[in-house]
Amino acid sequence: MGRRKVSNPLALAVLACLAERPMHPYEMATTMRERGKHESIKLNYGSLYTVVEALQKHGLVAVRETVREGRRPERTVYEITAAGRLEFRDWLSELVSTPVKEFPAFESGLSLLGGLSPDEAVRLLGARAMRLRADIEAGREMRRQAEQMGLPRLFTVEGDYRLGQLEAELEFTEKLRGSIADGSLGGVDHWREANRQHEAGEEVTAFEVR
Amino acid sequence: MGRRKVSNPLALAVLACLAERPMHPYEMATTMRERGKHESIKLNYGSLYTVVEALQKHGLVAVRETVREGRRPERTVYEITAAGRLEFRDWLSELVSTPVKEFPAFESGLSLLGGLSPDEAVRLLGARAMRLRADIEAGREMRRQAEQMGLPRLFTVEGDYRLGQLEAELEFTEKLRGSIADGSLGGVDHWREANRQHEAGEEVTAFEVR
DNA sequence: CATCGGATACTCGTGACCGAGTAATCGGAG
DNA sequence: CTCCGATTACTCGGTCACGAGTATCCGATG
Repeated sequence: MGRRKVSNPLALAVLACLAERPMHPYEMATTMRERGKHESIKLNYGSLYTVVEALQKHGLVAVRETVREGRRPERTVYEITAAGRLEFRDWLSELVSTPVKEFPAFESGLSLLGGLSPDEAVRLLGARAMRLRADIEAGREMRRQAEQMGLPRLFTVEGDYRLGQLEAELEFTEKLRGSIADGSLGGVDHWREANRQHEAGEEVTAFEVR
Repeated sequence: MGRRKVSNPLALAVLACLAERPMHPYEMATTMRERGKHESIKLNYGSLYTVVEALQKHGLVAVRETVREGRRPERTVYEITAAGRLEFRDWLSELVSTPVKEFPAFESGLSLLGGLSPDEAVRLLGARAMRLRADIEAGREMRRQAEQMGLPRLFTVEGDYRLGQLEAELEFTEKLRGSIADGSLGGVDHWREANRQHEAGEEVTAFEVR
């Protein structure tokens, strides 16, 4: 747990739902799905119920009522508390105002790129570029759809952000691929040589900083 | 666990270390730190030992020897297996070639931006922009240092990637901030009105798609 | 020569997260 | 009317990650 009593971003979405009106957890989930928020905030039932319980334990939400219809499972309806509203504002403000270090999978991959051969790397980066182009096209299509439906941009900013990141990633990927392919990236010569040795089963001489 | 027997990226770093030469876990950690890989792959001791054990259980690494010096804790030296080399190649290839959906904190924040007032949002986005500029400057400085030390670009590509992402994020943040401030973002008028109502404690009329 | 910080090397308990599983109801097709 | 698949609503057990804690040794400092 990092500073906050409940740290899962899903908890923030729960607070956002309840800030609007009281709901039961399952309804929060469908609401989030309807509005496409599950594209930006990971949602699954296990976490949802855990998180709601944790929020309750810390006094950020409270049970309003539990209703039973027929012999179906009970639905517990929650509402947000004053403390919950405060936490919501504060947390959201922090998310918006303060960049945090994250560990995207591609960055991990890049940091170990030397473990592949240069030719492999070129091939794989090419494949990534193709997939990125497809993802970007899909994102643009979604934006067109939203616009056509008259949905205000305010509700799709997260998609625009994502799109910008993807475009930057594509540019980077293509440039990197090119510079490995034509040997202009510093270190490829050593890299290719080390790899040739490795294929031949020899001991690899480590690169030394002079 | 997602497809792979061991899914923590730290396991990939472990395989990368052992692909070079046999090591004990603590040495992997120091090696990673020396090479700055902990900036791209989250490293902590708890996970490290868990992950090494898991790799062993699945036959991707094996114990080479356990040495004891004096009465200090035993060091267990591991080596990579043939299966481990295969897994390493395959996993790394996947990371490089295939984009995966991730959930950055800022995207979560953006998707709930409506929960703040427009003025708040403008202020907070401004703060973020400032911090991003500082982070970018720090990243550029690191790159300068690396270049000056004669470290080949191959070993700093992950930093270049990160930098590109940060630059795109800054551009987005400034544009968004501007378009909220001058009211050109679709939906701000509704947003400001809804917020005014909310401050006044009235019921908020939801936005409807026509 | 005592001691004190820092490095070495790992351990362990707590708690978060996941997603398959369950169980009931509803709506439509035959 | 009855069967089937979709929807509603939640539960549960296991895995995984985390980071503070432990214990030893080394070297410097007064």
